[in-house]
Amino acid sequence: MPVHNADIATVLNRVADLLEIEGANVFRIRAYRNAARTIASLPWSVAEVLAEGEDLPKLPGIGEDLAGKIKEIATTGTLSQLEEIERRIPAALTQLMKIPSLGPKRVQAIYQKLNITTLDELEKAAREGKIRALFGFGQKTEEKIIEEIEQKKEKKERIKLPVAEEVAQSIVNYLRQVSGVSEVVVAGSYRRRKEVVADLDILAVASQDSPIMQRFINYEDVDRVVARGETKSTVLLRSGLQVDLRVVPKESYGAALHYFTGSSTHNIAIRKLGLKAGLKINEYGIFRAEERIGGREEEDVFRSVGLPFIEPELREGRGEIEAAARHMLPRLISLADIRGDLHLHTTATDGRFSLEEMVEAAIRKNYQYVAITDHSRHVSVAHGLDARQILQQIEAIDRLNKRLEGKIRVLKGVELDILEDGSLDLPDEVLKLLDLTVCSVHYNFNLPLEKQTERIIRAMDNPYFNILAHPTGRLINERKPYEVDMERLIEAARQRGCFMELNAHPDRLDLNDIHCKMAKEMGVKIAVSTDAHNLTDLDFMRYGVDQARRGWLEPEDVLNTRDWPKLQQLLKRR
DNA sequence: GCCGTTTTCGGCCCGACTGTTTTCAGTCG
Repeated sequence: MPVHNADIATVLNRVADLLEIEGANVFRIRAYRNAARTIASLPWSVAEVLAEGEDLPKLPGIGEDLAGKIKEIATTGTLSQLEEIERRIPAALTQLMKIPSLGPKRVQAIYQKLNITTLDELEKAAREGKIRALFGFGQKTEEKIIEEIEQKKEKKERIKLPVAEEVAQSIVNYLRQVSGVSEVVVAGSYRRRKEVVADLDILAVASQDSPIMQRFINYEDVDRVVARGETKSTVLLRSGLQVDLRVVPKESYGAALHYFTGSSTHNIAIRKLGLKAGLKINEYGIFRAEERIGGREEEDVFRSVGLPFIEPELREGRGEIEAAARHMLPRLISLADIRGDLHLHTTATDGRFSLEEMVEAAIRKNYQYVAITDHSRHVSVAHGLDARQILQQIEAIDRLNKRLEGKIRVLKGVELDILEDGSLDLPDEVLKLLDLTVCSVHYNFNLPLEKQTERIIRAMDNPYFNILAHPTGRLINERKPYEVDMERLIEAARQRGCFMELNAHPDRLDLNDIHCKMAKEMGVKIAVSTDAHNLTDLDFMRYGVDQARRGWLEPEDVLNTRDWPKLQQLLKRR
């Protein structure tokens, strides 16, 4: 059973939780959490690197001690230190820490005074009124615990961007109409364009006498007010989504926007730089001693620590500050750079609109080209096309191209199934008639990592293989990615002149941001494609571009920013 | 536990809100 980076991070976080309950040094605990986050966001597998006999490279915040522990987890799956801690203190207590409003101090008190270690015991004790009797607890805390346990049973997950956008836009519109309000923006992970968000952080500029806070908690979708203050309030919507509102004066807008956009890793790094420069940076501004020297514009924050502006999508603590300091920030791709869409379906298979209708929609996007890539025969649930049907579609596209001469170029393609043995689903005699292929896995997701990786690489050996579509098969919140060695796949693509897809569908966003950056660094270009099954799906391109930006991609790194002659050249394999 | 053109020791981002107690600890982001 391979140890994933996420497994290592889980163990490190568990150690941090238990040490925290024991009252260990807070900075020691932070070191474990930082290490967990670093490992979780690595683009390569620690266990694999170690298995190949290589040493763990030096990573920020991971010294000799933690490196040793990480190696132990990667090779054995466990950590003797954790087992040792668990002999002193019950492992189940980490579950209690997950209840909002319960931190290490309260969990420790509950455990020591009442010998409670599980959620069930906690709920029972709370209902019997035993929690309120503890020193430092009271009736309200007890009620809150019961409520949180009930909520937890319903289990809410992070929501995808399109849903977040819908919710956010209506709250923003609502708040903008409140008197005295001059600015309302959504910050947080939403502004960093993360594929899923756990909450919405809304920032507003308002006059002292504005009733914005009252109006916020009166918003029609509010189920529960979690906190309500002068400058900050938190509500839960009926959907379970948490929304925070922060209100600042105009002169603090930039500093507050930077602060509430995060990420926290990025913020901590920026503030450290500020300290070095003798500055204090907080959400109200940039201060030298007591004097405010900036904070109205977001740029002020970066300028004060000697950095150029860093785009929100890059602010994840993945080297953006170092890159900014060396003036090596990427010039991120934008939607306007996209020249065409390379992955579309029609009614010939499981699309909802005809070839003509899909192409018309692409023309309305001002694309120079669009590729029709219906499924191949093996994907029977989508009525995949056999060789004869593909030939018919090729003829139809030829006729359409003649008719649309000058308006758009329709590329002849196919979404070609990669069979279990790594062969492709249609004969080469047919494939050679196409402009491009996007190839993908639709069956046998459960192969072991080694086999799945080799299956795909074998498919790339076919000279008609162009783009590996949705390379991990994941469906956000629904289906885990299948096991592949992404570094090997990208390297194999590089050697063979193949490309990787960033599938822009907000349910997929596959490749993810980290793998996009890895492909860029390894010199493999990426096709940002919508996988559209109907007309409005073409609009998903912007989510793909968002994710591409999070992956540090520049126009140069993306296949479909090129005009057709250049794209045609790139698709030719030697 | 990590880290260093201020330091190998002594720091480690910073502030808001709540509930409880009576001036502040705990939690959160």
